[in-house]
Order: sequence, then C-alpha cells, then structure tokens
Amino acid sequence: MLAAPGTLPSDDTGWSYEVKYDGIRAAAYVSDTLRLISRNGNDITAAWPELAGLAPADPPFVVDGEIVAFVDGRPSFEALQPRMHQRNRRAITALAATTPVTFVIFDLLHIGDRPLVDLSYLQRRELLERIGVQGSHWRVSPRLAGAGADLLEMSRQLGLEGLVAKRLDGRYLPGRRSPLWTKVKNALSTEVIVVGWRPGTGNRSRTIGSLLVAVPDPAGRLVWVGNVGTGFTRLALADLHIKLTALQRDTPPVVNGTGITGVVWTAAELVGEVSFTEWTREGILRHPVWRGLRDITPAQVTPRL
DNA sequence: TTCCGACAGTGGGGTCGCAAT
DNA sequence: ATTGCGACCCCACTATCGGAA
Repeated sequence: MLAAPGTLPSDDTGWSYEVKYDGIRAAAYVSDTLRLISRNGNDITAAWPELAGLAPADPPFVVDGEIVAFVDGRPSFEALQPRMHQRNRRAITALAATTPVTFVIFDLLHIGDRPLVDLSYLQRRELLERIGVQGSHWRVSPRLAGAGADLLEMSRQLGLEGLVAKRLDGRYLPGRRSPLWTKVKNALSTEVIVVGWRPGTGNRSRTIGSLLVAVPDPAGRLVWVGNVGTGFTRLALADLHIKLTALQRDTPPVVNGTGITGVVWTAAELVGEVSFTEWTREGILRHPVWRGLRDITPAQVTPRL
C-alpha cells in the first residue's frame, strides 16, 4: 500500500499522523528466519544483516515498514545508497558496522495464519503494539499526538521530509496507492536560471527532455545545480523550446557541469521556479520539478540554499 | 456529466555491476 | 582502463481512459 501525495486533512478527526521516513520501503516476513522484500518484489534480506535478529518469531508475522539510516537523528537516504546495491558479503558486513540501519515498522499485515489487511488501521496498530517488536535495530513508528498543522510545522523545523496522515478506519490495500494514506511533504523551492537543455526521447524526441538549471554562488558565478525534466505541460514545453532556441549559444554559461553530454547551451536569461526535496551532498537538486517561468532577471535571483 | 484511480510514459539523483569501447 | 548503460533504490509529473460517483 502506497501513500498518495496531498495536503493535510481539513479535519484531524479520524486521522493518525506519522513521520514520513526517507528510506527504503520493505515488507518483513518473520518466521524461523527473516525475509525482506522491496517494493518491487525483490528479496533484499542479504543487504541488511543487522535486521536478521527480528527472527525467529512464533507465531510468524508480516510487517510493513521502512529501512532507515539515521544520521544526526534524521533519516538520510544518501547514507543508505552505498548499501542498497552491494552484493559483496564482506562489504555488506563492513557497511552494516559503519552505517547501521533501523527498521521502522508501521503496519502489521499478517499473524499466524490470519491475514489482517481487512481490519482497520487502528485495529492493526493495536495488534502491532501488542506483539511488541522492539530491538536495537527495529521499532514501531510512533503515532504522533497533536494537530496535523502543528505536527507538520514541527517536522519542518526538525528537517524531516514530512508527514503521512492515515485514516484510522482504513483497510490495507496491497499494491495500491490510496489517499487513505496521504503523504504531506515539506517541499522546498527555489528560483533558478536556465542555462541549457537536453532533447527528449520517445514522445518528447522533438522537444525538451530536461532543462539544465543554475544558481549564482556567493561570488556571483553561475553554478549548475541539476536537470529538471518533469512538471511541464505540453504547452509549457513548446513555449520553452521556442524561447531557448532563440537563446542558443556554443559555450556553457556555468563554471561546472561541463561534463554533461548532449546539452544545448543557452544564454543565462530565463528564470524559473523549481520545487525539490533537498540538496544532495554534491549540491544538486533532488527530485526537481519545474513550476514555471518567473518574470524576473537572472540578477534578481536569490537561491534558497 | 464530472471526478477518481490506474496505467503508461517521460524526466530527475545516486550507486553498483557488467558489457562495450 | 575507461565509458556507457541497465537495474535498483528513491521520486514528480502529464496525459489518457474507463468506470464510479
């Protein structure tokens, strides 16, 4: 079951709030042994040896949760990434020691021979808390007390990704995205300067695939901060294509990013707004989305860092 | 008639492994 | 030896269509 993107419920009654953890979604099948299955149905058990102690369990159960690497108390997806694709057993052991993870459990789907997906969320949570999974590397995701608006503001101040609001009476809908679970994100946004574009493929092969965007650094030099390839309507794409074709030039107007291939560089004249989840360690926009052109000059751009 | 959910198709950052160069 | 690409992880979004409301 996946959360649908949205805004806070207008009325808190009937809803439960949890932190939105930025990690890897996994279902844990706990019996004599542990099996961790990713969202795409892959068996990812071997990559997370520190979670093996969840097993054995009698009766067996199935829980849903998020594999999270906490860095300074906050979930860090970047800390998780070097561990995700690792298949070398010794490397896995070393990484598990230096960057241990916590399995944050938020739902109970099955216990013994009894499926629980048709119970309400509240009932499933009560059963989950009763079986008492608690250990050095796993815990139950707390249900947050308070009004949604206050909790969202607190999550923003703590630098968290956002909240998930869950209907107390909601069934578990396997494999489906439903507003019974609504994720409310603390979105960031910034003004950026368009410095080039890359042609698209498929049904966008005759227009823009993505825009290269930049912001001024403290010294006033233009620094490439990533590529934005979503958020456009067909109309916006056609409009940008015309405008940028008129601004085409041969040399990059930025001090970095020159290694990117297949770029049509342009004069740094168009300013737009981009929303994103966070800056990566490399200073690149993560999950960037185009929000439209802004009618200001590049000199007026004040990046939100 | 309108709206919602599901799906397909496009794009992003990052990492690893393997094939092609 | 280097480069490119696909496969996974995370993700947002547009456009379309059929069925529910």
